[in-house]
Order: sequence, then C-alpha cells, then structure tokens
Amino acid sequence: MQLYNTITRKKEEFRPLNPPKVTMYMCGPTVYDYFHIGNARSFIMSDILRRYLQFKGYQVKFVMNLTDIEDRIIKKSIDANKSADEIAGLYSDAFFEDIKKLRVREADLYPKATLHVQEMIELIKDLEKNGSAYNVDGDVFYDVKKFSGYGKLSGKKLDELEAGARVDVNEIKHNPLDFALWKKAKPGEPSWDSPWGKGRPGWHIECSAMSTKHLGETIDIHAGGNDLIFPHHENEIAQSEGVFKKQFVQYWIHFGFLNIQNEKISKSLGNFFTARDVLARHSAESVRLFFSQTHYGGPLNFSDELLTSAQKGVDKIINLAERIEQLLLLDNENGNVPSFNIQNFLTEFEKVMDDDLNTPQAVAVIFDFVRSANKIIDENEKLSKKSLIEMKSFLQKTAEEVLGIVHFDELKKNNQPSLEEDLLKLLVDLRETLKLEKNYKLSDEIRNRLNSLGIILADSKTGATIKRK
RNA sequence: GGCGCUGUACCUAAGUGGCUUAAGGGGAAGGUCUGCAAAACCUUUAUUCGUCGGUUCGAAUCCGACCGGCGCCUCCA
Repeated sequence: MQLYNTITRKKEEFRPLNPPKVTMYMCGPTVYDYFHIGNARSFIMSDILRRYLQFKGYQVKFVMNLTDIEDRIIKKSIDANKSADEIAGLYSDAFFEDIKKLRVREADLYPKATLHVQEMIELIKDLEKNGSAYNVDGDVFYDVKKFSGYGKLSGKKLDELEAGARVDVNEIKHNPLDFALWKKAKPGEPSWDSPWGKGRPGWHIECSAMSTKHLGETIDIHAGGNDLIFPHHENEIAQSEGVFKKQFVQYWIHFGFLNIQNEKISKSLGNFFTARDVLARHSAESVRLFFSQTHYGGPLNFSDELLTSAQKGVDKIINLAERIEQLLLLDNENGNVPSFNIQNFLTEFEKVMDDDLNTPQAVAVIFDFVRSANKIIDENEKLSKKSLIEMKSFLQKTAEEVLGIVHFDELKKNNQPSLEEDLLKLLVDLRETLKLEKNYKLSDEIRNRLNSLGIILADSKTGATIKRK
C-alpha cells in the first residue's frame, strides 16, 4: 500500500514498524465549540484510513487526543461565566455525539490534555536540561535554533521564516519563532504546579506527550488537517525528536481543506456550518460518500446541493442492498448461479485504495458493481442464495466496513409481524385485486395515499414491494 | 516575498507518458419494462483536459512561458 508522506512529499510504500501492528495518532478537537463540517472531513477521512488498514489485516491502535485546556476554552469560559472544565466537558460530549452520528468509529483511546500535564512537564524538563528550552520568569519556550531539523516537515527554512516573521509583540522570546512549551498562569486561569511555577502547557507539547505515552517514541502514522503542518506538527517534531533523538513519525498524512464557495471556512466570512447543522439536513452516509468522492488531500467545495446529489448515490446503493435482503428472504436454494466475478471488483477496490487511498476510484468500483448486480438480478428470475450472499458480502466489506456509506442492519425492514404490517398487507392485497379488475383509479389512489404516509409501493411482476421513506 | 495546492463535460470529480481516441456520481435527453408511476436496465451527453509553444513514434499526463483560483508562513482540521 502506498501513502503520500508529507515530509518526503512522495508516495511511499507503507511499512509499519511492527506489522501487523500499526500505531496511528490523529490530532483531535479543541473542545471549545461544536466542530464544523471541515473538521468533520478530517475525522471521517482518518476514520476511513483506519478502517482500510483494518481491512488490510492490520491491527491498528488509533489514538485521538482531546485538547481540553487552551486559550479559546479559557476565553469561552470567561464569556459564558463557567469553569474551563465545564466548557470542555460540554463540548467533549457534543464532539462524541457528533462523530458517532457521522459513523466515525470510536478510537482506542481519547487522551485528555489535562490528564497528561505531568507527562508534559517531564518532557519540558528534558528539553530544558538538554538546552533546547529556556525559562523566562515562568514562561518556558522552545529554542528552535537548537533543533537542526526545524522546518523539515513544512519545507521551510529557518532563516526564511525569520525573514518573513511578523513582528512579535512577545519580546521575552529569544527568537520570534520560538514557541511556548509552558505558559505562566494569569490570575484566575486554570493552572498546574510545575518547576517553573504555576502555569499550563502550551498547545504543541500535549501531542508529543500523549502520542509518546500511548503509542511509543516512534509512531507509524500521524494525521491531521493541512493547516497543522506548520507550526503545530513542525513543533511536535522539534519537541519529540529534541528529547528522544529518534524519528518521531514515519508517515505524515494531511487532509485538504473544505471550502465553501471556494473560500476557506471561517466565522468572520459567515460561511460556517457545524457538523450538527449539516447532519440536521443530510444523512451521515451522504456526507461520507461526498467526502469519499474526492481525494483526501485536495481541496473540496461544500454545498447543500452537492450533498443532495451524494444522497442520490447513497440511495442507489441502499436500493440494491434492500433488493438483496428482500430476495434473501425468499429462500431460493436452487436458484441460478450466474457467472458474476465479484472477486474482480474486490481486487480492483483494493488496488485503487492501495494507491494512497483513492476513495473516488473505490467509489467508482462500488457503483460499477451496483450496476452489474442490478443487471444480474433483473436478468434472473431466481437467484441462488449463494450468489446473493456474495453480493451482500461485497457491499459489506467495501461500502459498509471501509467507507461506512451503507448499513445493512439498519435497512428498513418490513417483515416484522405487527397489526400495522398486517393491515398494510391487507391494503396491498386488495389493491392487487383492484388492479386485476383494472380499477386503476382506486388502486392509484391507494398508492398515492400510502405515499403521503411515507409508504412507497413499487409494482413488479411478482407483486408490489413496500418501501418506507 | 517564501512554501504548497489547484484549473478536466451543465455541476462534481478520478486519471499524471501508450491498458482510458478521458472513470464514477448528480443533472439532462431518448428507449426497455409497466395499465400508469417508481425502481432497475440500455443508449446518448468532453475528438477533449486554462492558454500558447516545446520534447516524444505517442501527452490531459513531461518541459517552458503566460492567464486564473486557493491555502500556509502567530495556537485554524
């Protein structure tokens, strides 16, 4: 499998350190607000990467941090007159609700920054000890000049950065590019005791501390949004490699931005949708298919219209899935076994996904399959159970397990016995009789009125099938 | 100024030297099936890949110039 590695700017063969184990770290949310649809893209694409690695047989340990202490949380807590903990708790809960709705599978671990302050202090102490960090009256900074590899991820050179650096108001730093490892507490702010006095950790140190603690000193994959490349991930490298003197991350994966009308999502432009807003109007499956139809690394425009057309695609897959499920109920042990080489589709799916997670092509393979499967169902009066199970299995492995765009156990079933079902059956049977008598006026009225109740009747040679909206 | 991404049909988006005289989804048009409708299926919808040159037996794919769009360069995924 090939993955594009940001640090080498090349596609590389993926070779985890200890196969079949894979360690994967994803920069999670700062829990100061609901996350937006652009964040959702990163969460979903990292989920698909993780699921695909599992599809390939890897045992993935997937860790996503929660930043629950940070400037914006403190600001919000002051504005809302609540404690920082309350704010963080509120939006952590919202985060978990939203990713669950988006069908992002639970990580193995969601470490919180506030529960790893001690580990961060240890790292900062080590950096201070080996001369990479300096303390200015309770604020501790990383001295970027002490790390020769600084800039290797983002492709920036230290002197160019310095030349382009904007004037920094913080004159206590030795160099404008130095970044905070430890921030001295201001009155009223949450703080922890440390060798440098009361304060709180800087933003970058948490990821170094937590990924090392839970995944080791060198991890296989570190993922996040494009904008984290600089300075966040650059600084993580400086911190971790500055202490452990070994490679921090093997493969850096970065997700492209989601734009609205070709512009970056931002609150000031007012083009800001939270994931919850979007989920109120669209299904998680349509969101996931929409993201899958573009390569993860490139930019992507978002609009309601595009999600609506993605939903049509989802419906197409669901329609086939329901068709298969209904035929499976018929129990045709001796049906036809058409020549339909499903293995070819699976091979193709894996081939394109192996190429740096080419989900647009993978989706194309699934739709090619859908067309072929529908055709075969149309052409065969009776299909063997074996054939149907193979079709179902293909969709489960690809569309369900990897992409998460269809869910077989949630298909609307209509075979549970109930009075409502029996009455519906009665109506359908009566309508069949009316149709035989060519009383189309009344039979159409029944169909229309059921339709307005959310029940869709579709006539076929073998009788009407019932679907619900 | 530095670094990076990007320009493919009505919308969207793969493809980065011959397997594709350009996938897939949406939309549109015609057809099959049906009493009709829906679904499904079939056909059609880019001789062309921002523009102009060049390299090559061969280019959307490589090189050059030019014209657009976007992002990063202060804690924003």
